[in-house]
Amino acid sequence: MNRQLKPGESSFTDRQSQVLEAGLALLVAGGEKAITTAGLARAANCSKESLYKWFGDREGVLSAMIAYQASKVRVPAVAASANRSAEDFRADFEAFGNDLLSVLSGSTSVALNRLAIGQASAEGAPLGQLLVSRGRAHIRDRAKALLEAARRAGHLRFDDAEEAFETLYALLVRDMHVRMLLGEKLTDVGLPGDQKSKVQRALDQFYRLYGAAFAEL
Amino acid sequence: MNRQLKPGESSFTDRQSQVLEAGLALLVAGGEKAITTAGLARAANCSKESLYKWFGDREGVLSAMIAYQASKVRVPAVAASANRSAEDFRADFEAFGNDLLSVLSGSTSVALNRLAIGQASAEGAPLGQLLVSRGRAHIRDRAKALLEAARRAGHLRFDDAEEAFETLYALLVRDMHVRMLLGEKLTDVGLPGDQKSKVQRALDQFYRLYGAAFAEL
DNA sequence: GGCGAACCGTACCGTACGGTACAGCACGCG
DNA sequence: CGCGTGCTGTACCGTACGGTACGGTTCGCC
Repeated sequence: MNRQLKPGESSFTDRQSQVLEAGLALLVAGGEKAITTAGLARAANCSKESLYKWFGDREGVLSAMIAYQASKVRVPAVAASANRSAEDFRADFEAFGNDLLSVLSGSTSVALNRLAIGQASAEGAPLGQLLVSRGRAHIRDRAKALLEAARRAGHLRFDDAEEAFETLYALLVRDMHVRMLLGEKLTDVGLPGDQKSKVQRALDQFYRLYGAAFAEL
Repeated sequence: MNRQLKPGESSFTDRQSQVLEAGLALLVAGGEKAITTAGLARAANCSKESLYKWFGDREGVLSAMIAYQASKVRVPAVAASANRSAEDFRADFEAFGNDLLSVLSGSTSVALNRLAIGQASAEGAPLGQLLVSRGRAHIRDRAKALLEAARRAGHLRFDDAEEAFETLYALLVRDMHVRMLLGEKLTDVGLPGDQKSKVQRALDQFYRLYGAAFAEL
């Protein structure tokens, strides 16, 4: 049983973190099958024996990589000042959207999602699945806080925050995520407009669905 | 060079199709690593030698499985009768949405997407990727036709059909697809409402964004 | 200095799997 | 009947990889 970790604290030693970092690099470069115990040991300049001592087996290494990456993700706290203007909130949502798309399209995120999806099929594996969902939970919490704040300030209107979040997420991400996982290049996914314009379009649509101003027309 | 295939025609013999079918069953049951040449030969009551003769190597078997499955998908033609009512179109979109969600949540679709995603990471592999995208292209064509027809009939309003389709797809699928690929059970993904109600909600939102009636308010 | 813990590098083992070869069987055809 | 064709089943090979063992080195501590 691990004791509860304080935020920012990792359950891995420095050396272990280095090894996991090397593993992530291998994963990004070559996918799951690029992570062999011998290969990782060579890349990280450590011995296979240490690998097995620290992580149990290959499966444990993969799980540790996911846990390690999840532990790195920190949720930037939403600016909590009171009575903010509609423009402030819009800016917050823009920042959120840009962060979200940047994270999801990042090479390590893509590689880890592919890994988790690969694991999901074979075993009864909640191993990868649950850990990756933690990353998603972070995102959701941040967005929910933002949504609630905007509602309290009278700029948004909705009954179910979960539903509103789902819609926001859907409009921002669309099927970009799956397509990137399938191997489409960023240029293919995002040809007619860069990330910022996509966020703008998504937010325009989201405000038309949930904005207080529009709901009153 | 294969000659062009007529729709409904497969480029595989009956015996080969049987083998590929058995492969799909294995894939659904156990993921990619469940597809071993010996295991597939045993499951399909064929010899490994035939496998290699027909498909070249293991990679070829996987590609053939994807191609085979894609060849099975047929796009139900959209009812092409003229002057249809708004209710008719709404019903068409409901049928489309239900089909889409049913297909995406099907076990073979999930298994094949996982396979393609696994392949995508390792190699320069457009092998799986492009073939799966064909399935998506079918969906897109059907939806685009529907969208254009609804616009011509004056029930929808949009400039860019591609953008409208993206929005429709996003509102229908949301992040359900990725979550299923990650291994979440259908019950987890769809707890607060079954598929039909999700389609209704998505269409309500879509019509609020693109419906002609609302745009005129 | 002596000692033990941690760790590196490497050699080693067992096995699973991709790929090949071969023997035998069924069947259609001259 | 005889023969070729296409297939099955099995035996076999080489290798890559997961996992283990062990000797050698560094480093901190008494």
